[in-house]
Amino acid sequence: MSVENESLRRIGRPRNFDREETLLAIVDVFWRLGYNQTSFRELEAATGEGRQSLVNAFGDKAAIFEKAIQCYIDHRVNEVIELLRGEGEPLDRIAKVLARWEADAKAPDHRGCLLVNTGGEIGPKNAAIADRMANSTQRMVNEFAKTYQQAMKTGAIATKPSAKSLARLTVALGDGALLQARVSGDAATAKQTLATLTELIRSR
Amino acid sequence: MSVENESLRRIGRPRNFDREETLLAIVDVFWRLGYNQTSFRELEAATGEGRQSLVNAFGDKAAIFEKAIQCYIDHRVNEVIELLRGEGEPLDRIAKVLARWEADAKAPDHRGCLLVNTGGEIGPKNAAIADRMANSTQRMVNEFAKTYQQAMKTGAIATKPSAKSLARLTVALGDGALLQARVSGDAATAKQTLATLTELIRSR
DNA sequence: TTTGTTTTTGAACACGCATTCAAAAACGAT
DNA sequence: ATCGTTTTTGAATGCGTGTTCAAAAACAAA
Repeated sequence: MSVENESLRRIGRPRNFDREETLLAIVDVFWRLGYNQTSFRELEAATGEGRQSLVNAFGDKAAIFEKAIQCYIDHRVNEVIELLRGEGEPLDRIAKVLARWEADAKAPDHRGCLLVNTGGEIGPKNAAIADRMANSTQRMVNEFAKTYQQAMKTGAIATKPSAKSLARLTVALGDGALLQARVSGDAATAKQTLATLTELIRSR
Repeated sequence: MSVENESLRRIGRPRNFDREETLLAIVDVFWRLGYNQTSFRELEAATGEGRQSLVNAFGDKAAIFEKAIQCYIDHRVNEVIELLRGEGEPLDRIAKVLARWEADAKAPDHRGCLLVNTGGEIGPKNAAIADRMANSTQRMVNEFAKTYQQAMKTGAIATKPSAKSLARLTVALGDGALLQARVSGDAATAKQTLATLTELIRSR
């Protein structure tokens, strides 16, 4: 039950690093290395802070990882949803999301998607993490479904596979493409795979 | 440079467990727990053998994992390829593969797919593993492409997205569906996702 | 039976890791 | 300036792990 308001001057020695900035650096490490392969040594190196400072600010390793996952969701997943809720034609908005996924697939360090990577590594073992991931998937699917629904109303795509079905397929395909890009580093193939989805949906 | 022929009587104390059977048990452990969460304790419990016996037979942990991955490929991936090369209409053969993936998604222990899980966990870190996974993906894509090509010749599906493109999409979607099934345990959704692919492809 | 070879058994070992501690440092408050 | 509080620093601790060792056991060959 700690006060998070930074503007409020608090008692004691002030923290000499920015909480959000440091958390983003931590996200980056887990993103590249995964949970198990990430030790405090890497976290210290990436953030420039001592481990006690990190523990003091975020908790133990499991807690740090949870906060990193949440940070990733707050930035990446919410960004996808915002893109889908943005301006322009429905299919164009979806194209923007696919382009963003392609960009992640193109990353030089084979990051892929943190949620996808974590899904393979942690799986159902950590219930808190699994719930957050399933929830993120659900939110993205719902937003894709709304967008596909709009595209159907304008007649841009067929109504045959339902909007919900197309949405589920889109998110699952994104997961698969980003996973393959992570192991192979072949971003071009991921791009083509996502392009095929567009082609398949627009064809009728 | 050891002789693998079992029929040949060799010198010394004979191994008191079946190599293949034990390896299958090991595959099962890695499949459920992943590489890092699997310790020799679990391997001993699952196989009923001492760790020195396992090391003696398969090598150190990394070598054991590599052999487990190869064993998985020999059974699961090759089985998919055999299904695609089997009897019946092309689209029916593909449906058989999708049904098999659905069965894995339905597994009570959330196994998903060992290659997908490993892709998320190990990623590009272990080059030998990454190569094996990329190679397996490639082989499956090639076989799917051949099958889609046959379906196009019979007029069962459109030629618009190329057979190769459809093949890549199919494998990537299978990866994504199995990953989601692993974290959420929701096999029904995975089934619907794969069914949507069929619907989308057959619709023209 | 004896010898040579391989496997099994059970333990010891060394290492990396997350966690934890204690003292010093940096602030606001009094 | 002193006190109370919090962060930082650096190290110590304990535990789990993969690896390795040494003796016993089980076989074929001689």
